[in-house]
Amino acid sequence: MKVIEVYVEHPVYEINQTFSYYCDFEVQVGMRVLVPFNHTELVGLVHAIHDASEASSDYDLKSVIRVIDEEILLNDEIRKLAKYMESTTIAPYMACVQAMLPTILKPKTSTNSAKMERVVTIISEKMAFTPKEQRCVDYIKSKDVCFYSDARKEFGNTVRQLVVKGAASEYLVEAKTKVGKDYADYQEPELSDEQKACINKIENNHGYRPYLLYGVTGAGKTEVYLQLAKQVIERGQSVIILVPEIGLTPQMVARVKGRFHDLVAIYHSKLNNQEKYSEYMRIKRGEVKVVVGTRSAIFMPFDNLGLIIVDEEHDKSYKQDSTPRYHARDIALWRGQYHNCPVVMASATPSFESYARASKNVYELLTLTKRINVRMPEIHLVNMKNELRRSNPYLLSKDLKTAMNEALSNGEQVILLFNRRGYAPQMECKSCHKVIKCPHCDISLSYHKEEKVVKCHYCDYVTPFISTCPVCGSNEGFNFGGVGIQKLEEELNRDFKDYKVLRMDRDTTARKDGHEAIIEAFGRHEADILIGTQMIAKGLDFPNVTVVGIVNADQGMNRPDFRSIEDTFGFLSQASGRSGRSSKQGKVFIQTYDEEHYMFNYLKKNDYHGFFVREMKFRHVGNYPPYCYMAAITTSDSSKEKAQNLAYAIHEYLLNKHIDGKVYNVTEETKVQDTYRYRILIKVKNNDMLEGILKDIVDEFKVKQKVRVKLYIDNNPLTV
DNA sequence: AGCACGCCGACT
DNA sequence: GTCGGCGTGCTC
Repeated sequence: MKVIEVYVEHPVYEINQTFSYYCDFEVQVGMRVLVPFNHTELVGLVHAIHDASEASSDYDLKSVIRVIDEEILLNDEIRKLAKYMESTTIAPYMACVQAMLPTILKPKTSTNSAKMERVVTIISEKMAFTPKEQRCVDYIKSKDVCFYSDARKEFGNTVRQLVVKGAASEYLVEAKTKVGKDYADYQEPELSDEQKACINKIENNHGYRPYLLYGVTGAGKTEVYLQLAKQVIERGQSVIILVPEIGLTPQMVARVKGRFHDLVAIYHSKLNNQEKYSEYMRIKRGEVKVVVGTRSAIFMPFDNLGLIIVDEEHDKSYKQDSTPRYHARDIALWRGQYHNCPVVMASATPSFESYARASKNVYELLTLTKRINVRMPEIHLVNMKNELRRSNPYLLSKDLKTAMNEALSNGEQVILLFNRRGYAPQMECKSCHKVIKCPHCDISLSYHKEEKVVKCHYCDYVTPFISTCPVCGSNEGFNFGGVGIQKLEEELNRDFKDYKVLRMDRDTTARKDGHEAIIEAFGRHEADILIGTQMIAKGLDFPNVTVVGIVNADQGMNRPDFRSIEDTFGFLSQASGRSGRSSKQGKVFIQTYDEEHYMFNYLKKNDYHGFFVREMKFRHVGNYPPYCYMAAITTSDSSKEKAQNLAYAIHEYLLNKHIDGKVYNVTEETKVQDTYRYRILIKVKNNDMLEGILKDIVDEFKVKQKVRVKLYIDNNPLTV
């Protein structure tokens, strides 16, 4: 008789502990078991096993009902990693485990199960067969695995007869699910000296080492990954390649699959449960050597990693915005250390955190500064104040229009970025002058002219547009305030009548594969002008695009966030990189009302390093990351008072602790979906101390005081 | 998180 | 009288 310690399935703080049970079955640490738990039965995860004789307990132990897994689901690495996540993200252990597994394998009492398929085999031929039966027997024998449905298609009910006769038997196997399509061979191009140097450095340095690959867009980072991956695979090891959002980087998938074909798995959040499970299992069984995927792909169960690549490492989508709030880059570094292999983080505009570490030699800095066969695009700043003086009240400046006309008449294409959905972000009643607000959020509703609806961009509330004011009932109509991308589209359709415009935003990509459809259509030159929100700034590679316009560059700069300038610099660099990706010289037009801003000088010179040095001075003076560690504590509830009270209680608790750092005042966040939120930021010098403080808050308020108001902790938030 | 227990309001 | 609202407590 054994006594086992298990975590139960609840990913909640209140139950973030092990429970002990008697167990008569063969069981190993890392397997799932079914256990009785407070009136119900739950799935638990075995965390430790003791001999009953040496285990002493204050409780009357219950017994395990049955063991679920035949093999260990969570190996030593995965369990250690979950513990690391638990301590850094201050999330319950079970939440960490669940984030690492595909839904079908999660320790959850749910109906999820792998898709099965019927298979027939011949078990006896010691009997007489009719000619048709004989052909059917031969058919089944000719296949490694013969699916019942295939045999039935060929021989109809004869298959059933063989089973009844006792000649054949059928059983179920897990269905094989094919994910993604095949790609044509992607040939190895000639490498530049810079690329060769990068590859050599990383290859000659075995063992754990983090690299920051700073490479301008178009310098051939992908080929560096592929060459490194090739070496790793030849050594019999595996590779994880992380990309920000797979929908936006079909080109990356095409290249990796085109080089390594069947050895590649694809893993991202748009796959359904069965597809995720299938890819996960291919990796676990060792059928695959490379995975290309988004954030969650960092958890793929390779047992012999030789390389981890984090492409566009500055991208915010690597941070999960729900519990556990982990950063895939941190997990990559942890796994790199565990497997003793290099971790390559790459970007044209690295996060300040990473670049600062590279400057201090914590990471090794590698650089790719030259675009292959192509010059960097020319960057033109357009002062929109002058446009107003020139009485040009339109969204597009004269300079940009001139450049567009020139490019378009040469048969080239244009991309315009405008970061606001809808037609107008605000509607004001002409009679009562009230701005129309979302009934569930504290935010004004946006008018979407195309769909003839009014939408809330926070909670996705949608209602048909009517000319009656919901506040005063007047029929005088509305004044529309501000500008959205649909207005820009209207202006283009008027001023560029002869050219086709394609719009890409959340509203036009809502359908599945909406992204890819638009990208492919533009790639086939079915449209001349592509306009879009932030989502088109990343990764796209259209050789025929020579003009890129950022219609309102100021949008992101005025956010009250210490990272707003860093983010804008990254966004503008990325967007600029869409221009001139072939032999034609690319041009970029950045329209701004704040031309004097120092950030633009560095951007024009493509001087990331200079920008970094300058911006870091502000971080130093203001004592912001990476000079310190930050965390955000958020309370939320449908009752304003409850959310507020908890926030103030936590604030007071923190003040009384006299921590060596700064505790900001409680701030009220925008109400979203009838939920009130209050937030406290804290900032300290030492990361271990920060984790300790956050853990204390959970222990005090969630566990000890049993507060039922929602309490979220975000260690190192990316937006403040 | 679930689920049961328990204590107060509006109904057959 | 009791059905059911959700505040509170507990889970080996």
